[in-house]
Amino acid sequence: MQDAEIRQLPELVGQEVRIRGWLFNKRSSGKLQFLIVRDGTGFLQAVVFKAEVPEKVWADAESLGQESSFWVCGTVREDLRAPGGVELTVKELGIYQLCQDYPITPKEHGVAFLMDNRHLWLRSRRQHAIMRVRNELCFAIREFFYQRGFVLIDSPILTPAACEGTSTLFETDYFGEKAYLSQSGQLYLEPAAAAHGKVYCFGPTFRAEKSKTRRHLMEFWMVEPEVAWMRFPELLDLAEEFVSELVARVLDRCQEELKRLERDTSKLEPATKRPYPRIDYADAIATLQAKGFSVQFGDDFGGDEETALAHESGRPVMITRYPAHIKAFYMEPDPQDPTRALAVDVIAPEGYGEIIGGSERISSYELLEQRLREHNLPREAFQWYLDIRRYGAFPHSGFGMGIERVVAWLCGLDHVRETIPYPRMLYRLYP
RNA sequence: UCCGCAGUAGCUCAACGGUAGAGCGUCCGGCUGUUAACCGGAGGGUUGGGGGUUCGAGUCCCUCCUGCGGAGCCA
Repeated sequence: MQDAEIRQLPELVGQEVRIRGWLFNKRSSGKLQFLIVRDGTGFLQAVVFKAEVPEKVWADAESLGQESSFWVCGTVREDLRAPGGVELTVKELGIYQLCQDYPITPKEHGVAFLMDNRHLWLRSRRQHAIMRVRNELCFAIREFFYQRGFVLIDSPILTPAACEGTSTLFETDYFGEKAYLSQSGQLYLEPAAAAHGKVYCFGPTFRAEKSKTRRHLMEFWMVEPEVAWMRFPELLDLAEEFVSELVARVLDRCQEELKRLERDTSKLEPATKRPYPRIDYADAIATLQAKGFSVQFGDDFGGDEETALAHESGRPVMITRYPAHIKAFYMEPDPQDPTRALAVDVIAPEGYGEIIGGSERISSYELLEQRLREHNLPREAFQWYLDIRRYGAFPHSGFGMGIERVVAWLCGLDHVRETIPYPRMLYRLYP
């Protein structure tokens, strides 16, 4: 008797196996019980014939409530009537634990209830599929960078000061000193770029903004490459290549999951093709004004504006050269027009919003020092950051991509809260 | 933080100001191929908390709490 995972069963037809898992659902028909078992790798219909098993096996099968844990032994058979095309004829059955009051039933539930039961909700088919897509995306990201010679540099989560000074930070006590949860690894990555050339970080980041929308979490994962000697045009190419490869990879390897999520994959196909439309900020403003938006040159875009800009092509859109004053202090000014920054936002189609923000970084010591003053940032706290412009200054660029928004886009979800196992949201820290 | 909507059985929802109900889940029974199986029965409620109007409040008013949707900010 061999142990098997459900996903392996199509290759094990005719053999006897043991499957361990949880009861997803059960249907019975007098002298016949259909146990739908899930083990994390798939779903299996296990069939118990009353006439062919000992009385105890039949009674044990009858006693199983939803999500009871148990094992079954039996023969794998091909059967077109079974979901998945393969089923198990049960010979033996053993119970690990019975339960009768699993809260998430096969009918509809509200968002609040499901979020309260997030630890159990993860077992459902839909959430299972989403986590698989996230897993594939994260692996693809690491492979993308590894193959191109980038070095993973983990940035710290506890930091002494604001990275960008603008967003609200989570504050904590650090042995009597104030410390903050990191909202970006970028500043720590720039020194590493001087050490390794091409680097990236990938980890959780924290924003204490009281935002309550479908695109925001308090804790989210960000991947941030930083590249020495890279100038703005090459940065745009990198971002474009990055996104298009990731989309193609997920489309290729997560067909089953995307089908389960009822994602219309034809809407993702255009994003696998390069180039992406590149729109100068000034042109974006003009486009929006023509559409009736009341934006002025110098304004940042809201969610509706972003959606309107990305709607056209079905591909992500790259908005470039934002006014410097609405962007972060470390962004390199455009040599053509110093009031503009060499910054780019990549906006996903279908209303999923900004997935990437990036820029060329200021490489001049004097200019960076001036920017720190203009933004009222404490010079002492940034001395180490200034050092990068003091000992071998170099042009460099990078961007950050929020994983959850990308997963939401790929899966076609209407809220990022389903893209991370345990979302941290305004007023929700449990479970 | 602001604007809007909603809290009724474990869950999803009904109920004109007039006897609180259904489906699912649970429990009991029936059915030899079910596909969110089906059929019969049982149990399950301080209608979010507090106050008010009324002969009478789940329903109307005030207030607080909780959740959802959106805005701002951002990835």
